[in-house]
Amino acid sequence: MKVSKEQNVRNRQTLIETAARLFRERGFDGVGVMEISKTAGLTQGAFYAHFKSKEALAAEANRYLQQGSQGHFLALKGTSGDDLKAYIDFYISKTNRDGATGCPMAAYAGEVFRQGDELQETFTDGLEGMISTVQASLPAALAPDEARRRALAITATMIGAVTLARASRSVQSLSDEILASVKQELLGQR
Amino acid sequence: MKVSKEQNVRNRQTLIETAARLFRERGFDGVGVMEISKTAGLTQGAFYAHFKSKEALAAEANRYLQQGSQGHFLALKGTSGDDLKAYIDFYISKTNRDGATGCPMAAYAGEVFRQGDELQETFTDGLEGMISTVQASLPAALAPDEARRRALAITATMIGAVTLARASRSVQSLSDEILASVKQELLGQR
DNA sequence: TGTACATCAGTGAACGCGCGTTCACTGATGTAC
DNA sequence: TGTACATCAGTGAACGCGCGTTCACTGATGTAC
Repeated sequence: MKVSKEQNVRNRQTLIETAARLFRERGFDGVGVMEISKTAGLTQGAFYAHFKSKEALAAEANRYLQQGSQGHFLALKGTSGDDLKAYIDFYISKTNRDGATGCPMAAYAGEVFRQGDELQETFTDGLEGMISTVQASLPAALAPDEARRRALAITATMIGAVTLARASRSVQSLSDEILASVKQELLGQR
Repeated sequence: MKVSKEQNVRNRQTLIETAARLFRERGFDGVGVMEISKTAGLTQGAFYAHFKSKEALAAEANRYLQQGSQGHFLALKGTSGDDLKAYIDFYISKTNRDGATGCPMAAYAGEVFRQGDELQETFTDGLEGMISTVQASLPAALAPDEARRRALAITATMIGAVTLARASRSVQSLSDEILASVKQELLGQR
């Protein structure tokens, strides 16, 4: 059943957005092609008319998330100074732990090492983007190499906190405590 | 082919140790029952005479790692003071990123949320153990709640660093930089 | 100590299942006349 | 503008594969006499 050119484009976009949402919710290995297609209102057959593989879609979805319209971890690109506080406050949160709108870095971090090259590449790109964002929001007075080092540490802490909060979701008190405490430490120390 | 009682006990132990090693290397979803059994010198059939499921073995393997003989993240239990530096130095390292001897917390963190209750429980136990270890090695002068908060933040940073280093292994320069920089920041700031 | 046999750890083929992927087919779209 | 038909987005059954798990069977172990 052919569909108009416009609908075709819309379908492709729906697949990308659906995948971005589901992958962030449940990880790459936690969602199948069939479920993505069905949720997007299509069949698996149509899926492969749009993307050559599941991994290709995931890479596409990552790129889409990085390209701004929804670019969570690039939200602060080009800003500086106190915005770091806002970023940390936004990042280490229940929303980012629970939601389908969470940061893909945190969602993929634990399983990307097992995936294919294309996915690893977009992950690394996204990670570099996140590090740059953090670095750009640090005081301009810092020496570049020290700023970079700090940015790496802050990024690792943020992703670590969200990853652990997700992993311990079954013990809600611990999970919530991780978010609250790490956030407080990170905001307090500077 | 029946086997002596002693051999039977040894086989069970070999299964646990093999699983502990392989899971830490490639994650829970990255290794199958068949491979674990074969590596331990047995068949899948024998596996199910020892454990009621793959998850049960994984939980057992976690408990084994936590009970000291190999207890990486409990290595410092009961010590205090400057030993934190040694722990961080040991933890944020290529050995812990690459090896089969790595910390199970870092290995599981990213995928445990998708697993069953038993595995989630042993993970949470191990995480609490790691947090306690870190807290115990902080200056005794700190107020308990502040020490706890700091311990959570340090733990999140350590696990985050190793997780990101594993995830970006395909870009070795970045992966190495993450380890070196986060370690330096964490050691330097106190 | 030697023999007969019950026990049970381990074997390996088979099961059901869900996965990613393929492909012959369908029928609405949109172009050519 | 109306009709004929080539195009091609989407359908859905089927494929091969590897997974976790089961089970009828084997044969060495170790106990009873």
